[in-house]
Amino acid sequence: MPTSKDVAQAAGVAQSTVSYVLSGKRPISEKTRKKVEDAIEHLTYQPNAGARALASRRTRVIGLVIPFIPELHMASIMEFVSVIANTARRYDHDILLVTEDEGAAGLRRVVGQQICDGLILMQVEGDDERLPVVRSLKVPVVLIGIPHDPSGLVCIDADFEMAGKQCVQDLAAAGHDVICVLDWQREVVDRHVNYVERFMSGTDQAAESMGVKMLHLPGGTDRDVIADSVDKALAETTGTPAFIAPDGTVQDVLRRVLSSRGLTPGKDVSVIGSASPTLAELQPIPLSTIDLRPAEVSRRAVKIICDLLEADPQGPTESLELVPTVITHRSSTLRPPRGS
Amino acid sequence: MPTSKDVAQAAGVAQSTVSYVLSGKRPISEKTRKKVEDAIEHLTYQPNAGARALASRRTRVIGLVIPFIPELHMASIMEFVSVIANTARRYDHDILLVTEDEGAAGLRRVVGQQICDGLILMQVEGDDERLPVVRSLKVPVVLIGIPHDPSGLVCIDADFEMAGKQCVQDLAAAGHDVICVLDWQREVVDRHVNYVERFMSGTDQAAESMGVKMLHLPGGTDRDVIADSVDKALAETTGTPAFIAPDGTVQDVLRRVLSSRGLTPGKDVSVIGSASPTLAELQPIPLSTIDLRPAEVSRRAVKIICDLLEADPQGPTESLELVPTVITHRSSTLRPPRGS
DNA sequence: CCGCATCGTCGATACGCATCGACAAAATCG
DNA sequence: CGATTTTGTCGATGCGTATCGACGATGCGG
Repeated sequence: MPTSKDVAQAAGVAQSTVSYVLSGKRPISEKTRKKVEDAIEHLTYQPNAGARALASRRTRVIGLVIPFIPELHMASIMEFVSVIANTARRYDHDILLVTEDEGAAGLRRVVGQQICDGLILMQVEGDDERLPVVRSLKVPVVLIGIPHDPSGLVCIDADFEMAGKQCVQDLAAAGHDVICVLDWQREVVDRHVNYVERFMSGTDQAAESMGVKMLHLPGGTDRDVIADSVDKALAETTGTPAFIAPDGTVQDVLRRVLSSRGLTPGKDVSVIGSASPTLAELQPIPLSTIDLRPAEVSRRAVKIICDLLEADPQGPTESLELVPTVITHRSSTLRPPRGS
Repeated sequence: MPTSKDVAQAAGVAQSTVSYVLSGKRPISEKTRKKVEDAIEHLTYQPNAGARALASRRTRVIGLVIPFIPELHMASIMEFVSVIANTARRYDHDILLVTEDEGAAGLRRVVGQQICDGLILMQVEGDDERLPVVRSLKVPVVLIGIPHDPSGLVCIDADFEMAGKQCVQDLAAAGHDVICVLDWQREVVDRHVNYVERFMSGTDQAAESMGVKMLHLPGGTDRDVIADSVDKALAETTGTPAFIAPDGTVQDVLRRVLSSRGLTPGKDVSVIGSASPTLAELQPIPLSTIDLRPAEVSRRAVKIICDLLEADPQGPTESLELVPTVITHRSSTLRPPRGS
């Protein structure tokens, strides 16, 4: 492998000059710049990352802590991972995977060994055990998810409260007087990821201001449980009930239950779920969705950490960003009555 | 951050001694080992990865090239990624993400800058454009997937031919005389991932030796296409037709079509798909599956590359490993008649 | 035409670790 | 008991880059 010294020799300049050509941190004459660039091209020189890290104290690598596989959410996790990796490249950084298996020790390791300049944590729980460690680290860390106590932390997430409000306002405007929210799968709820609470807080606020009745019912993957929830909702109204099923798996079960009851979404009931546009369109009856914008959240997370890495080895930072959600009507919801 | 020099000073030894304690490459007396280990603990010393890489010419990082998101396969990709990352840690390595967006240039970059000691490529196509680059790289590369010409390459994948055989043999033994294979989604087929061909070759071989009729019909996500395929299969037999639907999305569509025709899997027809046990059990009628063992493939890929990294900067290596697949009966297939 | 700032380049050094040769002390052998 | 090997430690050097101070060359104003 050629080194910058080889390039210097080939170009007839000093090694430091090569370095300055590459970094642009000192003025270089057009003539020598050309010589150096030709030599680089000719030798197919690429700077050694280890040496660079050693000398500059910057690895240009960001650690991404991915959650332990709760089976069914993997597809959505992958969307985050993929967008994060691509966005990082755009800032000339790479992504190192840190699995949740390593727990808090993994964070200490990658930061302590200086493999990474900073971290992004996904799927942060309300009372995450890793938070104390995160606060003690002397590198930038961005959390995806909002813990109960976000003080001293940099967080970003979809605005789940807004999402909840949008769903309820929308359904209420369409004329529903009873709106039923089906909970996430037990696996999610048990993690105490507090986006569940934030979403529910949004639905309740909107329900109160719109004067509609909210039912919070159990979700999960058990057909009988969902069937029970549907029956309760039907019993509560003489009109058309509406269902909000944020969790993808819960949506699947709900769809089957409704179908077995002879209820057609968009006609006899309304259903809003959260799903990507592609998935929503693929369903038998295209699903009206609340889009939680995972790609946008990912992009912003990377931007935030890269900005922090640019900034001076800063004092304590703290920030909280919420990404607006987007509601999209497809065929699974009633259209609002005219003029309302 | 403490350095090995700090540790040496605290322990009253030379820096090189600290290094030898850590690496075990020279004998160390019990007494000084203890002193050094205490100092390490006390200072919470962790070796600097950049310096280590520079001096040892080993980063202990493996690049993982993940495929461009074809929407629906993300869940299964994540399974690979997750297992690969965890297994790598067990060999004391880390995983760096390389996205397919960067293409072949990305491979040259991470290897050229010596960010990685080796690479794992996922989702290798039959005639993958990256193969020439891979062959020219002077670091170990493991491919997940078998290209048309695997010479000079190290490959591993599930044994799709075996999978195809198992499905057909099984269905034939259960008494089906017509077996219909629904193709993968167009997105997959168009990629020329040649596991499709390998699977089909397996089904055909088995069909010939078992004396049953094979129908290869289009798959995809279009309901009408699947409905056509189902009708054709029904027209071909007076008995009970069987369907093999490797692709998860195709399975979903098939399920709906069969249900709308009043056909119940496990009773009026047989269906085998490929899916994880968890997903298979969650379906309305638990799906009999052919398990393509993604976790095992991932584990072996990591083992292979770590073994190669241990070995001397070797001459050209070449190998091909196929992981046996496993067929599991659940409720979507007929039971074979007694004594057959 | 001289003093002075600017431009462009070089040489030297530091970054933190692995590794090699040297060497003293201890153990082994004839 | 001297010769020889083994054991345990040290000092020095190199890995490839970034960066700082130095310095000659050039351009400027007075």
